Amino acid sequence: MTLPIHQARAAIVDALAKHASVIIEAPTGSGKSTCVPSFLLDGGLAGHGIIRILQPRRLAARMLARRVAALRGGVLGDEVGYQVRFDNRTSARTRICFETDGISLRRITQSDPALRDTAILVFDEFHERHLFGDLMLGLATQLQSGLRPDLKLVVMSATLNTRELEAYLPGAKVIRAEGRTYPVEIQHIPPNAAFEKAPLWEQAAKMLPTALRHAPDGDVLIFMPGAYEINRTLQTLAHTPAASGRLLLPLHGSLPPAQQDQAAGTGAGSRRIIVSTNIAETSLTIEGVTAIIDSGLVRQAGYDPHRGINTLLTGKISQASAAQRTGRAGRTAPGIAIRLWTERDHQKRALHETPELLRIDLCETALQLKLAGIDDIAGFPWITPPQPQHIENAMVTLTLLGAIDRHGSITPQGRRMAAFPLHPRIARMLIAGDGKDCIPTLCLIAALLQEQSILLNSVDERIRERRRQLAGPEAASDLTLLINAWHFVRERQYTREAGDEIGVQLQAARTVEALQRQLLQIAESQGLYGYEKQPDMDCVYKAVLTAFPDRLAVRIAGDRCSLSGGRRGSTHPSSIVSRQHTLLVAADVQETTVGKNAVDVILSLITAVREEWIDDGFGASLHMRREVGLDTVQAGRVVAEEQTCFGDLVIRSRRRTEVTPDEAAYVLAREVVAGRLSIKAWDASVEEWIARINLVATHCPETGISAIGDEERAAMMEQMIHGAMGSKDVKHANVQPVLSQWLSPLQTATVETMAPNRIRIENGRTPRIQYNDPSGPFIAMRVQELYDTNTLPKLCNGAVRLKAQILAPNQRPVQITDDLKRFWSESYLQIRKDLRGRYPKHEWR
DNA sequence: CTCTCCCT
Repeated sequence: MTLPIHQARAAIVDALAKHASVIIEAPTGSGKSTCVPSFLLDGGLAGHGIIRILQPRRLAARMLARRVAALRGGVLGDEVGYQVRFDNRTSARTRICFETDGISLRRITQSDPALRDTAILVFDEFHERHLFGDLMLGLATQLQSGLRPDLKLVVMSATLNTRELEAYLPGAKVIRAEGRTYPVEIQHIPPNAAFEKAPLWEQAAKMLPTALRHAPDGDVLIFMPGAYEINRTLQTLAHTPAASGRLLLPLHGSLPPAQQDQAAGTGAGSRRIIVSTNIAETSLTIEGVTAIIDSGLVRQAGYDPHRGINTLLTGKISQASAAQRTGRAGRTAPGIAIRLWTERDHQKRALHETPELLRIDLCETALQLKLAGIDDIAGFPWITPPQPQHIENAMVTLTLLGAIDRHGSITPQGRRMAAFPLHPRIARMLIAGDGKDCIPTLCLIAALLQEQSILLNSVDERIRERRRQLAGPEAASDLTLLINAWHFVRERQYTREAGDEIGVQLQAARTVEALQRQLLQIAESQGLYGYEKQPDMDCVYKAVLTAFPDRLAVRIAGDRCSLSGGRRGSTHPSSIVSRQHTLLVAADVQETTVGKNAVDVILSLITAVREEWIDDGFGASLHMRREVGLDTVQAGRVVAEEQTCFGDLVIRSRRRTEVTPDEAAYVLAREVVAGRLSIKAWDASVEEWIARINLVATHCPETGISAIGDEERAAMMEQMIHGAMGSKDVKHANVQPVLSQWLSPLQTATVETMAPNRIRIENGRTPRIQYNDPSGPFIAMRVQELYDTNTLPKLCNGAVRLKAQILAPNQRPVQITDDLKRFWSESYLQIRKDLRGRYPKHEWR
């Protein structure tokens, strides 16, 4: 059979012979992943070197290698091989190697920085923009312009952001090829407020009959953002007539493999409705789907570089992602895709998904680049550069972990950490266990933290009870449950019964064993020692704290905790750590959507911490603080606390009752300024006097009088209330003595002159001046009282114009002006006309 | 309303 890509064969070989890089844009089904490597090898482009095809997924690397080996009539591992984690099927004869991008990245940073044995790097599925692929492409372009001008690059993609990539690879030849799929009709919902307000699962159920009318003979695939929405959809469909007679199946990552296979395989006769997360968008292909109902939403892990916090939020998918989901309905026959968002919404959506490197914590990336000799992280040839703040956060964390020094260079400890295929925090934890007789347990914890959770999350009460028994009473760490659960199933040879008894995902538990073994080997090669029979769990937990010192938390009440940075959060409901522990460290802190529009910070994988551990490891970061404030319980008394702080987080406070009169005055005065307490004698006339002082201070700086703000008010009040020890002593404080002595006699006289209480105007009257108005000082007078006055005096040695608020006979203001002459000649005429009729007995000139 | 998905 000939695939569409064959028509491009000559063009591809020719292009790569002449250019250092080639971009191949071809949709799914074009056969590019299986064919292009052979074109290149048979075209003689690889010389004696290896063609490495980078894949984002292990499964794809294995399957493609099998298929290509078979197509070329060879044995897997001979000419054609693959390498993924824990599984290497290559030999000295291998010329075409399918490998995961993580394997390639480790090779280039750890063992072979010049990729000496490699002739061509082929990046498959590049449009998915995974972190490792992006990094590899950057490093490969650096090699091309340095050690390896002969290295050739092929970047393949279904829907490419081609312009961005062409700009990134100047001189690259672009080749486009056709795909081969069946047409899929796309229907957006029309704008309809009532429909859009209904829950997602009801929307999906309502559109089911339309989907089935267009594609009655295939399976239906419904995309939902997460497990919760999937379960609600299944419940709704169970009562939907159109769905009757069809098999209803959930599909998401935390289902046991057997259930995933049931959804991913062919239906074997009965027609199905599969409700899935994003797992069905690229990772799993479901045969026989002809109708898609797409919620258009995705739950996505992220990282907020400004707050430095991990997130897991529900968001809208991009146009490219929607197209990919749509394509899932056209693999075997023409199909239909119903999108639960409007055409207008669609046009406003992002063209592509955000590249992973902009969405995740960059600690591990930065450390790997430092190891590769790239000290200036911002200067790396990023395809899409991360924000400076984002890089800065990684530097702060790496410094905290001792992986880089204050010049930003990698330390010997940093090199040791980078040898582990782990987040630098977790690598730091292993190193903290050096010589402490707990390395195997720490390697196990590292594997458990790094991989998907081995514990199933929706389990019944019986299993929860078994888990509580397994963790023991008054558990001090959620990690203990993970460790014990893992040992439980491993000692029983990962039998189904053992897994069911405590709700463990056996596949994940097996992966943990393989990873632990790999980590132990690396630990040995890095010279870590300490191989226990019975681990000292205190040492283990201290090592955990070393990895996450900035994720220390203090329980306030129940599930609520305070974290550093003034944040609040809740412990995860699955936590088994006893409530009596108040000082905690969380290995995972994530901001998560809760409810329709709210978010909360969730702390999981919690370990109770003893204060002396902080002293041991981070004594330098601890400091004492004396905090004085109003007692919340015994209301009104000023009390003091002695606080032990770690950064800005108060980890312990001791109540102290002795408060000095100075401290009490300080606290109470600020309560008054904030408006929560009042001094009876501090009335409007006091504020008026302050306004006069401030006017002079602003406009006559030569007098040396300074303005009175909140701090100065508080300072005055401290003197007035000195000796008061509680809020009830404040009210009758004596104001005048302090107020009158605030300024020297000369300054007081200056204020009286520059900003007098009363002032004589042209017609001989002496009105009072009102100072306490944001627009400036003014006199308020009835029209008649202003007759024979054309100019107003000035204040502050002529620097401030006095205003007149002109009142009607009933004292209502009609105008405010600082130009009386103009008033008489202009607006007065109209005002007189209006008022004369109403007040005929008054004098009107 | 307990947890999207990959990878060294």
